[in-house]
Order: sequence, then structure tokens, then C-alpha cells
Amino acid sequence: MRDVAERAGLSVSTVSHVINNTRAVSDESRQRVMSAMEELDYKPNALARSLRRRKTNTLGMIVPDSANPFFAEVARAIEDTSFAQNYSIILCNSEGDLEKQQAYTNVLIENRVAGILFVAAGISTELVNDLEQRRVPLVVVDREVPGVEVDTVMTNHAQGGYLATQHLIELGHRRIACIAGNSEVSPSAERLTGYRRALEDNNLAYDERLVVKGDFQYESGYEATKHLLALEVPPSAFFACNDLMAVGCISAARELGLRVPQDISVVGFDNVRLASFTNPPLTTVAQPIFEIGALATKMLLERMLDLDAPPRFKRLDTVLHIRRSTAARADR
Amino acid sequence: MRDVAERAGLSVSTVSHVINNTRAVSDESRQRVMSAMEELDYKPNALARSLRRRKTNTLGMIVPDSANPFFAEVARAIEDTSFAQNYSIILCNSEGDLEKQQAYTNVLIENRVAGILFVAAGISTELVNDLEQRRVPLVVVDREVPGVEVDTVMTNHAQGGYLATQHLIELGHRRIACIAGNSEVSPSAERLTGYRRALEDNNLAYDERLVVKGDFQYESGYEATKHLLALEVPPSAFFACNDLMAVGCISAARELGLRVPQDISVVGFDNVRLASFTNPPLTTVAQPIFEIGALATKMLLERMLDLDAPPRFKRLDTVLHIRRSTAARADR
DNA sequence: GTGAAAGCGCTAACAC
DNA sequence: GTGTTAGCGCTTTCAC
Repeated sequence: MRDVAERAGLSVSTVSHVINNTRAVSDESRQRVMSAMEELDYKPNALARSLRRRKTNTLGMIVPDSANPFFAEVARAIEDTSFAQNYSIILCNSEGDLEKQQAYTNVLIENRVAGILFVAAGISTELVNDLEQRRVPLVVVDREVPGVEVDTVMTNHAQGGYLATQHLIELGHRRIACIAGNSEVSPSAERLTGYRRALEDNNLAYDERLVVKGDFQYESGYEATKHLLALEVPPSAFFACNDLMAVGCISAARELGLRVPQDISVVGFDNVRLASFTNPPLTTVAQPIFEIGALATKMLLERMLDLDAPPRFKRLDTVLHIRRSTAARADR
Repeated sequence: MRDVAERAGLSVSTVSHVINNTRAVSDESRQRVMSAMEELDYKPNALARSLRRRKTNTLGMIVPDSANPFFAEVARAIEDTSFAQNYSIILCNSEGDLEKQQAYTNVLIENRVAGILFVAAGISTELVNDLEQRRVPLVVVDREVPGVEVDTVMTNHAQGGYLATQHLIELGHRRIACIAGNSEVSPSAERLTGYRRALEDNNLAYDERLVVKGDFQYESGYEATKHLLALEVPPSAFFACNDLMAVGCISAARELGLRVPQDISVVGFDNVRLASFTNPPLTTVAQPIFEIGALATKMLLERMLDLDAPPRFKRLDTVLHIRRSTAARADR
């Protein structure tokens, strides 16, 4: 910038003011500055600016695994929205590991990010309090943090689980398996709740043998299905708590010579891009992925403006997309 | 830091030195500093540090679409490797749009990133020269930049295309379609080259009606297949230039009542995680995705150490993974 | 409408 | 082994 000022024959402060449009400057001076910048191909130093302003244009985003299609799509939505608002994103993959998450959080704090988005992160009460005390704005996405008041955007997972199960029941299925996630975390448990509630509402007994835990990866859906289909009385329908496990489920069924949906029905959860192109196309409960990311970013940006406003909790509804992986139960 | 120094009753420089382990400090002083840091919960300001050191610990990564499984996995590998080396990643989605890419590049320069990774980005000669002149280290991944010498890590796409096609030929297929990508960009064109070369080596005629352009998305594989199967003499095998299009291809075939692999065979490219779980599991040409990301990061880090070393060009080999989407041609 | 000067929080050169 | 000081490149107050 000094160079620009010299080249333009003006003071550094004037140059700064034309760059930031922060003070009236004569047309001539403005011109001189502009051309000097052009000629020197000047790019302001955001580090110095942020240091001085005590505020960066960087956001931190912590996800368990940015290569997982669901998180990848949420991350994409967050990045898009942030870019549109002039914020950059530092990407962090926690792998759900608390230590890594803490390490990343430290890096983000040291880089004085303007805010942090925790996506599906197993965030602890202490961490939230720590961040609050440091006055770091944060938004939690896709996880409920028990006992703490933080800005949160969540999907109505219970409603989604209900929708999925109800759909299967309406198709005549009576033995409906649930390939759950790690049930300790909120979205996973809620999907299961929705499943149970739908069974109840239809006077179907909850059979715990039909519920098996997965970990949201393809493999676990595959394994769970192999296990479930080996039961004495196997289920005729599966509610997989995410699309990846649903894909694994279909894969396993096929290996056992079962046709989807003629022999068994399966419904997923998330509606990632892939879901439209599985074989058969997957019936699934859609989360409003883009909206989740966009809303989370928006909430974070608003939070930055007023750290002491009351925390907000947003729940987004799901929509059932009926495709080709579900059909009426075959008579037995 | 000032606070820490006061608390510890020492000079700021001493504190700095213990933090950075950059000078001999008495055990007692060190202890005092440590506990002061602890008590004040001090986190150094990376902005100030970088400003002073004239070097950040941040890297920029530009990808077309971080929600695309292939890029998502490469990005993941890059982020992992960088984190292990104490570098953070700023994520940029260019959408293959040159303007967005330029905008992102500017942001990265303003943030004085220590280096930039261009993944599959349509990077131009001017941009490379501009960056070189600014002395910004960069590595290009998965794209060849014609007429410019830059550090590059590429897969041997031609070899992969050859492998895929050869495999189909060995299975007895004679009419083999190719669902290509946008053929102007290097990886895409090379895969096609491999396809042609395999045909030639086996004395099979190249029929341009059997080659249709896609855009690496599910949809385009789907559309291309619909088109190809409507030909008077449809192909019995498909080489899709990436896994997503292969999935779209299978999806289209199925809609037309064709079985994979009994009626048609399809092979993909990339070997994204998903490929193991499609229905049927996809035979595909594996790119060493993790290695690509890891190597690219490593090259960038090395480049940062010596900006004037001769540029390196690394080509990684592919491996054919034979799964269940390919089979011997049915007699007709 | 413009300039001088202080200072953001750190590191590195220089003194002792 | 420790302290003082200058300065990284900006923004912002204050003065004119």
C-alpha cells in the first residue's frame, strides 16, 4: 500500500480511504490511486487489515468427514453462501474425534475466525462455554447439544423417521427393520423415535431384534442387512437411517438374490444427489440440505452482529421422496 | 501476549521465545510463562504472527465442486495431509467458472496463503504466470496446463482408459461405447485416447457414433446411455469416463429393462467409495485418490521451500478393479 | 479533502 | 539468559 501511495503521490491514509470507500476523496485523487493500484497490481493484505480491524472474513467449518456425501453437500452449501457474503471457509475434518476437534478449534481461534460452524460435531458443554467466553460466534448444525443454549439448525429427524416408516406401513409391510445410526447422537436417536412412533400409531409391536446399529457408512448398512435377512423371520422392509446405509442395504439384498422392491423395500434418509441414481432409485426422506447450510451460515452471520441476542433453534421439515426402492408387500 | 508477559513478570520477547522455542530460556522463566499462558488461556494471534513472519500456515484449495464424490475425496486427502503438516485449508468451489476462480484466487492472495492447490481447475497460462510473478507456490492437480511449466500431479488417464477398454474387449465385447467427459480438458481427452488405442490394438474400428460427451455428472451418464441404447445397433458395453456417469448409465439401462452385466457391461473410472456399493458393484479404473491428494500437498510444501527448483510432473498409475458390472458378452 | 501518527499482536535484530 | 526496539501492512483518530 505504501508503494501505491508513493506512486499516486498521496498519503497512505488517503489510499486506504479510497480502497475502503470510507471518506470523501476528490475525483482526481481517486483516479490516481486507482491507476497506481492497477499498475502495481496491488492486492491488499488481509492479514494486516484483519489484525487492525480485529475481525477476519474467515469462518471455520468443522465436519466429521467432508468426503461423506451428506456432509459434502452441506459443506458445499455453507461454502457457497459464505462466499456470496464475502467470507472464506477453513475446512476441518474432525472424524468425530474429540481431540481432533479441539485441535481444529484451537487453530480456528488462533486464526481469529469470525465464527465457527460445527456440523454434526460431538460438541461438548465445556467447548461451547469456552467459545462463548472467548466471544467466538458459533452455530451448531445437525446436532443437539444437551443442556446448552446455542444457535442450532436441525432437521426434524423424528418427523422424517415417521414419514419413512409410515410409508412402509401403508405399503402393507409389517416387519420393518431399522438400520439406525449410533443412537447416542441426536439426529440418529430421533430418527429411531420417529420409527417407533409410527409403529405405535399403527399398532405394530416394536421388535428390538429388527433394529440394528450402523455408523452411517455404506459398509454398516451392508452388514446390518446381512444380519437382518438371516433372522428366522426376516423383515420385508428396511428403514435405513441414511442413504449410504440404504445403498449398502440394497447391495447386500442383491447379493442374497433378493430383488428391490419386489422382495424387500428400502427407504433411506438425506436424499443426497446419489439417491436419484441408485439401482433402483431410492425412496428417501429428504433433508433440505442446501437450506440447512444456507440457514446455518445466515444465523452465524447474524450472531456475529449481536453476540448477546437470545440463541435460536431452527428445525427444518423433511419431505418423503417416493422413488422405486419401495413397493407393496408381496403376499407370503 | 502482553498480558502473559505482565502476568509472568517477563518481557514480551521472552514470552515469544518460549512459545516458539527459539532461544534458551531458564527453566524458571519458562515455567512462569507456561503457567501464565495457562491461567489466561492464551492463544497466540496467528494473524499477527503471519504478518510479521510474512508467511501463513494456510493453503488455498480450488476445486470445481467439493460435493462431487471424486473431488470430495481428493479434497479430503489434501486436507488430511495438510493438517498433519500444520497447514489449514481454505476451501474454494469454482464450479469450473473462470471468473469465480479468479475471484477465489484473489481472496487467497489477499489472505497471503502459503500456496494454492488447483484441483481440476481450468487454469490459464496468464493465471499461472501471474501467480509465479507474485511468487505464490502452486500445484495443479488432475489437469495439464498446456505450454506452462507448473508442478503437476496427474493420473495416467490414458492407461486407465486403455485398461477399461481392454477389459471389455477381453470379455468379448465388440461394440463398446464411451461416455466421455468434456473432451477439451486433459484427463477427459486422455481417457478417450486410451479407449481408442485399445480398440486399435485389437483391430476394432473406432465408431464415433459410439462416443458421446457427458459432463461427469450422474445425469449425463443417464442421458448418454438412453441415447446410445436407442442406436440401431446398440453397444453391448460401456466405458463411462467416471463413476458417476457409470452409475447414471446403469440407472438408464435398468429403466430400459436391461440387466447389468448380463445384457450390458459397464466400467467406470475413479473408484470412489460408492463404486463398491452400486448395484451391481462397479467394475472401475481406480485412481489412487488419497495418494493424489497427499502427493500434491507434499509437492506444494516442497515447492514452498524452493520456488526456483525445476517444476515436477508426476503421473500416477491406475488399477482396474473388476467387480460385478462387467461380464462376457452374451451371444446374439 | 488530506495528512500524520498511533497501534493491532506479534517476531527478530540488536544490545547487554 | 533477558530486555528494548523496530516494524510487518493496514485502519482510524485527530488535526488541519
